[in-house]
Amino acid sequence: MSKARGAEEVAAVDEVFRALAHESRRQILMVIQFRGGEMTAGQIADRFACAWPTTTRHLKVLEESRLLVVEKRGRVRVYRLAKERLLSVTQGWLAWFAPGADL
Amino acid sequence: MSKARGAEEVAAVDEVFRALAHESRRQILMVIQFRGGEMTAGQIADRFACAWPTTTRHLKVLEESRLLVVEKRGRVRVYRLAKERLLSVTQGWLAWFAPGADL
DNA sequence: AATATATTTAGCAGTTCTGCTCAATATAAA
DNA sequence: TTTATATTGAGCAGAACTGCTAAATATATT
Repeated sequence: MSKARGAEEVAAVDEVFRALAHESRRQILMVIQFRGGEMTAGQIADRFACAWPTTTRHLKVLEESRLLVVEKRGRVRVYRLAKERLLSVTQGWLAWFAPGADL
Repeated sequence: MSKARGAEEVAAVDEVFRALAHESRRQILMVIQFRGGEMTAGQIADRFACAWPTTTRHLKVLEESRLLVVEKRGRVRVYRLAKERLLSVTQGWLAWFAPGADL
């Protein structure tokens, strides 16, 4: 049986793959992963050569694609990696190509 | 032990994720997959609403990222899906986030 | 309240991407 | 060799993306 793929899921795949298209955004996800799954905007921005507002915008793209979830804590913003979404959306799409693909 | 990640692999990841960023290109890969792994440029272009040269360019992006391999046969060009590269490059990157990630 | 800290928003310039139309090329068939 | 078929290339316009600087906002500290 093939899994139903509604417009919502198609949109999710699009948002996620679009977000993953930029090297800096992929690096942001990795940095957060290596640092235990969450980091503040400042900790993230400090690790990149580009200007802080540039990182802010990458963070926004990641947040809009729901690969990151943000939480305000006092004056910092903590970004948490939505690892489950990252894996389920990408692997979900890639499954169409997997050896035992569900055709 | 973490896998060594040379500039080449980083470039491969970038090319592949960039190629996967566009919905039409993802659809092209799926269409070829469902049709058994290879199709001519014309068969592919016929399945899309956009103008043929537009599809041609998407095919070029996919070929440059080596997700498709092209072969000239008489006056047609057969595009073959490089499923192994698709899976190895994407899963290779995603593995950093997998449950038992090799940190 | 004044100041410092953390982060985002606004807005601009340059680049890249997408899709189109109108050729151009290459091979096959008549 | 003329004509039809299959496909790509050139070049343009508009949209989207990226990165920057300067300014705004929001919270904490003094």
